[in-house]
Amino acid sequence: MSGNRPATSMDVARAAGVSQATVSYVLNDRPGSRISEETRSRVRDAAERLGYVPHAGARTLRTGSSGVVLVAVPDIPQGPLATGLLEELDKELGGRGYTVVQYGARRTKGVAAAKAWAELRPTAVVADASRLTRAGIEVLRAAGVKAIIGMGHAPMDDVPSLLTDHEGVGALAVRHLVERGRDPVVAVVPREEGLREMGLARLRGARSAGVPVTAVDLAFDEAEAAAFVAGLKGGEGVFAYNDEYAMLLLAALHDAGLRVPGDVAVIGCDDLPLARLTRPRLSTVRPDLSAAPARMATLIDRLVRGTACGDVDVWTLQLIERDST
Amino acid sequence: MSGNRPATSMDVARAAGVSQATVSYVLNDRPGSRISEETRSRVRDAAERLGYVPHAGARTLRTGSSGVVLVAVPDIPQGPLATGLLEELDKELGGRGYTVVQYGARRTKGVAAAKAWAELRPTAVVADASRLTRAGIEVLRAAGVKAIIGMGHAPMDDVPSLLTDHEGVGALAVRHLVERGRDPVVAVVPREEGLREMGLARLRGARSAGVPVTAVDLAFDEAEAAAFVAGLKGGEGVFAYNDEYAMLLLAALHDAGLRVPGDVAVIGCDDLPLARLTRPRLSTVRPDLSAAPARMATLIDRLVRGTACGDVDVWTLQLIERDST
DNA sequence: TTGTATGCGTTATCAC
DNA sequence: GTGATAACGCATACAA
Repeated sequence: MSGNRPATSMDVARAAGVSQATVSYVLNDRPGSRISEETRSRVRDAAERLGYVPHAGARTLRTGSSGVVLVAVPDIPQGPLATGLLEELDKELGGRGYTVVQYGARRTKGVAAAKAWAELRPTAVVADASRLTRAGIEVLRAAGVKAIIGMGHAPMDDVPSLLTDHEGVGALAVRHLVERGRDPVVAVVPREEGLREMGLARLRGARSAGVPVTAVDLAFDEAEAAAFVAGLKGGEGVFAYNDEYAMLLLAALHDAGLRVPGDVAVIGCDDLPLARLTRPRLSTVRPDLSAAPARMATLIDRLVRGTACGDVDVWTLQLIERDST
Repeated sequence: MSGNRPATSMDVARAAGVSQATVSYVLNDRPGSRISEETRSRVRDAAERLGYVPHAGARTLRTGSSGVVLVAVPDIPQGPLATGLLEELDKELGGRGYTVVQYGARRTKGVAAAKAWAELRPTAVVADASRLTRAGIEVLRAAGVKAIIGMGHAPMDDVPSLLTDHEGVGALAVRHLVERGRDPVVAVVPREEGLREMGLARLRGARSAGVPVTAVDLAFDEAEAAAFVAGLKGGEGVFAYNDEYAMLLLAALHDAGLRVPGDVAVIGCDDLPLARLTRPRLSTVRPDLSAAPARMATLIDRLVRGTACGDVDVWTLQLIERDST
């Protein structure tokens, strides 16, 4: 049973006593062609009996389009936010006949990455902007990719993008702290590769709020956090980059015997489910992803069908502030 | 530039002034065929200049093998554990020439899922055991999938599997609590679909440890956790199913004014990075995934090349206990 | 209403 | 050493 080669539409045709073309007509429900109901069921029965599954590669070759939406997963660890976005996007696109595929935990970018993706001849590519370069985009375009969507920080010419306003995150967080009377404001910039860039953008935003902001380089490490906390004098407001760093700082503050928010206030970003469990509760800023999957799916569909409006779609996520109370 | 159709090996051949077969030989470094170094570089130059990228579908069609390892991502939210496993697996398999692709946040299983996967004619499939059924496996085998690996709880006949010993987790956790003199032992069983089954397995293991264990159904919800905690009398040891539930309970215990570990002891599972930040620190049980990626990659490679040893490989992850101290 | 024939891009066999 | 040529599985224009 398992030594046999996979059944082809030709096998189905033979089993049903029809031509291979008829099989294709029936299985694809080709509109316009009238095939007797009796033939149809004979074909369907045969296909079912033989366990026939169409060969995506062959279909792609013939039709010139794979229907694959390749999502290049970002290097940075996937939180529940990204996971949820992907799940919704998958649902939306699946409903429209696309096949969503996640590609590559491997850390490649630019042309090398684009070539690897292009081999699959995806119809669309959704990629973290950090993995896209101009040359890479050319490779994708040349390979027939109809829609390229960037996700991340900076917009790229010609590439519709879903952006997180990291400056806005920083600004909003600092405003939150200032409004509550915190005076020396400190912003954490993570030292990890991949996070650092976003940390600097958030820092820029933090500094745009009109109060002096001290930057602090920090690795995700308890010892480093302890050292940082030891230098605090009390009264500070700390923007911790995100909820994970905020939790790291809360632990260090606890160990140092500092009260939160009495001695030090902390605000994070992302509104992680686990971060809601800290005591005291954490304030946080969250990019609102609720409308993103539907919008992305619609955009992709439009670009693929060539019905997109002329200008490049750049969409910045709304930011939502969540107070600890 | 972008209106053109993707370059084919034929285009490269014309540009280089050679036959199309020569292009294939050069680009695939076919051993045995001697082609002049000058021709080779002419071909490579032309390919580079045209931005030629081979068409995976066409190659699959011709060679009968895609080299794709399809990983069907599980429904349950991906933690850092699973993410890390995947990243390593990707590295291992990428080095051996495979293309790792994650498929489907969509919640399908059994034959429906298998048919969707089979369309891509993957060379191997790695899937959460909960999404595999006997019939689904037949579909995959019939589609020419050479290696099928299950991940999860129960082993399946004929399917090599990477198993987590959930009974073992429960037993180890309860032993930890008992050794520290906790008398009434309580085990949390999560109410969420997809987690519940594993929770029950861990409960079985907890009960095998020789002491009475009370089961508690719990949704991941602060109000429910508060209600549960309100019923505790003090002295209990709680196995919280995993670190996330453990953190939920720690928050509820804090709110109720109960001391940990003074009044109640809590142990989780997974050794999440964020769970290391709780105060007091959490004890936890962690399945050791360090050797899993390399082993899985080797197994897949063997199965694909037909050099696997006769019997089905079932591998249960080691469990590691981490004390709060 | 159904069957025949063609080509999509590759690899691989065989003459040259 | 290199170049025609066939075949992989499918969709579709066209003939019957």
